[in-house]
Amino acid sequence: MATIKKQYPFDVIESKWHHIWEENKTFHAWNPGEKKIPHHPFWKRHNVKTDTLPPKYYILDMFPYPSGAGLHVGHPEGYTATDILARYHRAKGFNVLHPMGWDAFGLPAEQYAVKTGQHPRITTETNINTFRKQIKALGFSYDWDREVNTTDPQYFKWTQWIFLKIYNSWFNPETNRAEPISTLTYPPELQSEEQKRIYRDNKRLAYVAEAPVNWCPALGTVLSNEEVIDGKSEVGGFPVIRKPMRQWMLRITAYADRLLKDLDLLEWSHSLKEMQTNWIGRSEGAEVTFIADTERKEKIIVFTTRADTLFGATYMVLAPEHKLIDQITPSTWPEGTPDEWKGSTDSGIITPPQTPKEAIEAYRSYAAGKSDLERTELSKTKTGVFTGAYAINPVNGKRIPIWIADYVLSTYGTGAIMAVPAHDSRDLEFAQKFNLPIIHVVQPPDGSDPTGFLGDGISINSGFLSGKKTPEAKKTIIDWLQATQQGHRTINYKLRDWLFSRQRYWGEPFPIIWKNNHHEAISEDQLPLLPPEMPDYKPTQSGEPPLARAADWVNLPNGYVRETNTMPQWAGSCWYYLRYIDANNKDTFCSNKAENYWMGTTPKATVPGIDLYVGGTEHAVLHLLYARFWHKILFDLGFVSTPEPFHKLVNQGLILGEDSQKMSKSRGNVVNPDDVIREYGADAFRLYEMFMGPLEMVKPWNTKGVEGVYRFLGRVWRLFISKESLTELDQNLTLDLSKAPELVAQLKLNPAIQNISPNPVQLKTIHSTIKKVTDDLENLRFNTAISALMVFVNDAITWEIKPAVVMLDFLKLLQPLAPHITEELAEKLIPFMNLEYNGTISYLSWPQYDEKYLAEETFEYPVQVNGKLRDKIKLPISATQEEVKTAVLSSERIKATIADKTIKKIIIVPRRIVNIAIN
RNA sequence: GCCGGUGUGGCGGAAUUGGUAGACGCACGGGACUUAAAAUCCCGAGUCCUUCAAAAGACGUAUCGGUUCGAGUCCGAUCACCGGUACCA
Repeated sequence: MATIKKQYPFDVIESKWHHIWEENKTFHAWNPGEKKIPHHPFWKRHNVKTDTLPPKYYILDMFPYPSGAGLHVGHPEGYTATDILARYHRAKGFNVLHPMGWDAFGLPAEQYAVKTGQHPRITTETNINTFRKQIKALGFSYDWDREVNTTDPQYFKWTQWIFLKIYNSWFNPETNRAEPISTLTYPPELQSEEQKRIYRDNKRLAYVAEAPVNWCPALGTVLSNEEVIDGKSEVGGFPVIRKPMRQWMLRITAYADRLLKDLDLLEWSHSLKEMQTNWIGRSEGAEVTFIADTERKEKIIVFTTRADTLFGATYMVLAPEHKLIDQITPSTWPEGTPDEWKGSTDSGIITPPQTPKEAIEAYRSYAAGKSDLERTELSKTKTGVFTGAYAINPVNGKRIPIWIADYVLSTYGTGAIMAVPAHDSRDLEFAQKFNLPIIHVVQPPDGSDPTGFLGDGISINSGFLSGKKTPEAKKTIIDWLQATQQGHRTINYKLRDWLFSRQRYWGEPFPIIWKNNHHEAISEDQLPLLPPEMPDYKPTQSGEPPLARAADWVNLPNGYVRETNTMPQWAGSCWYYLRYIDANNKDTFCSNKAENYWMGTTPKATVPGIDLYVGGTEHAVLHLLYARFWHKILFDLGFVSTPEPFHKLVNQGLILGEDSQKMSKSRGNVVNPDDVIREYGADAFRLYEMFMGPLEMVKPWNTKGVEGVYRFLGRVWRLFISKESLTELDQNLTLDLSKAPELVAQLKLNPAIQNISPNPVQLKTIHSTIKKVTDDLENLRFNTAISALMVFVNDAITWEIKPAVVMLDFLKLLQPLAPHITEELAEKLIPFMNLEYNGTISYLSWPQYDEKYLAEETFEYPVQVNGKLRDKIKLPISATQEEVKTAVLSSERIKATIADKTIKKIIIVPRRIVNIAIN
């Protein structure tokens, strides 16, 4: 294979600057109170004598899970965007915090360990080293002194510590915030310490519950709702079933309201806010109490958003798991066979004749046996069974049958509904299948058929509600229910508490011990609690965590045993952005002083928090919800100063393969960044990823496009370096490649670059470029910023003499995007200009543009006739409307177009356009 | 189904508050340099029609309609694609 001639020696340049940046800690971020280093370029720029730091800019990437596959081209997309902004803000004079770390607990390392017996710590370490090397090859300006790793005991010590804070807190509904458990007051009827303990444990933000959970047999662990997608595990796509298990839960539902409302404080995309809003799923409505017409008169409470349709409730449905089902079984069964009272389903599972009780049991076990996946797939056909019992509709005293059906979910609302088949599509389908009555109670405004009408209309057949509009009817009926103590206004959320324990080896152990079937916290001085060393990490079929096999670790003196579940992967990522702020603090997870500085406001952001967070959409309802939740607890407890962590957030769009398909090994369309960097260099790679299109957009990879920006960098190189010295270099390199660094250092500046004052055309060119690039970077429009830089180069390349001041400004503009080539060129240019050179371009101040250089003397008016362009007329910028009009009307072209038609109107927009309306 | 987003040349994409549609780049065609190629440099180019050529013209931002002197941009309807969600009462 013939090697193509390089556009410029990017490999030599890039490794040279990586070493310089690393050795000088060029991108160190300065904490308040930290010792200053006067010779550091940051302090050469800023006043070393002052006590206050410059304004901060905290720009964060979603840290990666270091998988065995290494970096793919999707990772550097967001990382490049943030790096550009980090460098831009350094030039603007900010103290920039731009950190990187590893979200390293997780399933793949553990699965690899199960297969090979290699400790996940080893795998993780290897993968991290690969990732770090790959990321460093891209020249990102991270402060590597703040690198965090969630699996490092010095890190997860604080994850466990935060868990203890959560464990030792409760949510006070009166203050609407978390408080230490010590502020909890107990109802007077609780006498014994044991009763109080149970009460207290049920109030904690971290609590243990026996509940049906998402159990994934293939992974051997339970999963949170957020980790289950279409009935399958998010990781691996294995089937998930519901299984009752004793698990740790975090009370995220207590924060549902604040998590929803505080979205208003954030500068996030509309669609992302929408996703969180939908996931939290707030709905306003009422709880209504129905009384079962049985011996014991059980209360059946339902939740509804349409209390106004109460008169149309013709039956009730309980979820198969509903607790009342056993109790409401009537003492005597109705006459006839189950078939006659429709106690069968179409599924063939219950076949009459059999006793009603058996029918119910059969249906319940049928429903229980369905996996989540099956429930989703079978959702089209309704199944159910009549209980034989009836309830009284509180609004009209009518007896309505109580059914059991799995289209009612035990986990939402009260697990029971009033069915209004006329105005609910699911109830309608069910009623039609089982021949239940349908009563119209809402008249559509357009007078159409009310059956299946779901919107707002006018109440009919509804007693005292009849004639009222839906919103008013809702209010009236709920007021009535409250007055008669048969119901009340309430709000329901789809969000459920966060299932927080996992049956895995490779996660943070809970700092919890058990005795006599109750739990307590271990003391903080015992943190970090390390997991035991174990010969094998296999999950078990039963759901018993692997840690349980480590008997020496589990069994403690005095009859105590350790909690053997571990925390989910999300735990570490819930607070890593706080650790970056004070990454090496041994005494606390993050000092107040540092937190106040880095999470405060800046001239850029008037709302406190991280100035910009960039990452993929895949975390829209997982990490981003969990982290906000933890942050709010820490806020309530006084450990952080802001109610929200991520003030501004941008999702980068997916990069597709060259075939416009999602990159995947099976399609064979995966692009490896290492290959691209080897061929074209990191600067070209960075530039291309930003040039492809808007950051948020999904876009396909095109290697030819990399060549395009690579050629651009070659033009930049030749713009600055003398042709003769390049030829010399080429000739020498054919003899001895090892001399490359030395020869590159000796390259001479292009003699066309001179220390002379720029002419007005050159001033205009550079100032309009400064304006455009600055404006584009502020608005994250990297693609158009690059295009503006290309326009400049296309222009400057034609200049016979290139003023050095203009060329330096250009390098400053290109620097955030292509840092290596600009460092190299600045190193040659700055001494040539007899300016002081501090060893890097990174802290040179960002160029300012001056409008006075942009002013035009003439403007070429496009002249339209009836909106169609007919002529262009160049006029002085000062031309008055009258002058413009005269000039336009004397144009031969315009005269010809108008011909004998009459002019209705002439619109003149100064310095923009002229349009003549004729008929 | 519901919610959100996006539709512009052969391709990725530009286009301030409604004001010259197609910047910049890719691919393509032509030329210069070269023994030749690569690299580089210069020129061309939305589509159609007419023409030896040029000029001019017509049509063009998913489709249909509307508002306006003027619409890629605003409004209404439709279609397609992408993402989220799914018996949430």
